[in-house]
Amino acid sequence: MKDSQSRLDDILTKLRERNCRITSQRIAIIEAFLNSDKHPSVEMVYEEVRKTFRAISLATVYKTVSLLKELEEILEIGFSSGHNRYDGKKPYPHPHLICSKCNTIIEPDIDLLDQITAEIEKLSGYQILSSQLEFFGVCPSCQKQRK
Amino acid sequence: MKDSQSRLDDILTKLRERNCRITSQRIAIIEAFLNSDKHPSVEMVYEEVRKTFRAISLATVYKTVSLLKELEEILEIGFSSGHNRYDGKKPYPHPHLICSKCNTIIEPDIDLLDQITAEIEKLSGYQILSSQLEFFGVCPSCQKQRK
DNA sequence: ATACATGCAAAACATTTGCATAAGA
DNA sequence: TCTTATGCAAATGTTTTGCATGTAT
Repeated sequence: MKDSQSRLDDILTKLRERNCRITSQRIAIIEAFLNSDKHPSVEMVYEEVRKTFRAISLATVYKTVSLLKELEEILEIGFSSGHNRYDGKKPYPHPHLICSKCNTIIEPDIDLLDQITAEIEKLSGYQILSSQLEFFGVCPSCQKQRK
Repeated sequence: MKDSQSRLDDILTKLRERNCRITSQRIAIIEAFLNSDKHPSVEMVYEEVRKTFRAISLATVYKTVSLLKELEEILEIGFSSGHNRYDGKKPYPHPHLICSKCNTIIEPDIDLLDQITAEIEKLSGYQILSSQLEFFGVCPSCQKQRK
């Protein structure tokens, strides 16, 4: 896996190619995604970036998220009821395991998605663009706690 | 797979056990879910039920959806940006293949999810409650059309 | 008779959009 | 300089909630 410095450089290059401007806010938002292993929500990134840019607006974060999704540099982990989360470290489809109590997200060590995707593509005639595989459950730590 | 009449009976029994009332609106909503193979949205069910109950409100449909989810009699197919869809025919986790152009949902013939779930449960120590496996792509029919 | 469900309107929520101002190229 | 980005506020779209009224049991 690429380190976050070279990831950042790649993203900045893509932005330049698109005639997008390299602003300090954008860099801060991108870094927040690249440096977090918490699979942050937009709100979490907003709070993180706000430590440096107190006046930044949520709208700016949303616009950058939408840009990074287009560039395929972050992966959206879709939740049915809002509260989407994002993976900036591995921006390609892979499974997630989400604790229904504490909402922690981890990555189970299973590597079948590519094969399954290829098989479905062949069987169905669909041209598959992306996929989502999410497991919801109770993590060991939350299982110990009553309630 | 159970036919929709016995599914309906089962659901009505569950409702009685919960001291929920059997209203004609509820029956109509449940039947709309059980009889559709289109993986309908709340809006679609609302429009369907409105053919019979012109005054029904969206709120009633939402409340019934929430009830049916609790009873595990419909499966929510989560979309990241609202527009959730529901499967009332097979209300247990199974893969879906969604056309990104026409939004048609079909069910690929792949039966690995249970095994993968069991394996992840064992490896992670999580107690897995549910899962979602969704593939997004372009269906053969939409591939033929330009744009 | 007495819960519980319905329908309406308002609220809540995440997300998007429009626009004047600020700032990168 | 000229175009794109920012921040604010308002708008959007979906889902939820509160409450008076209606209805199943």
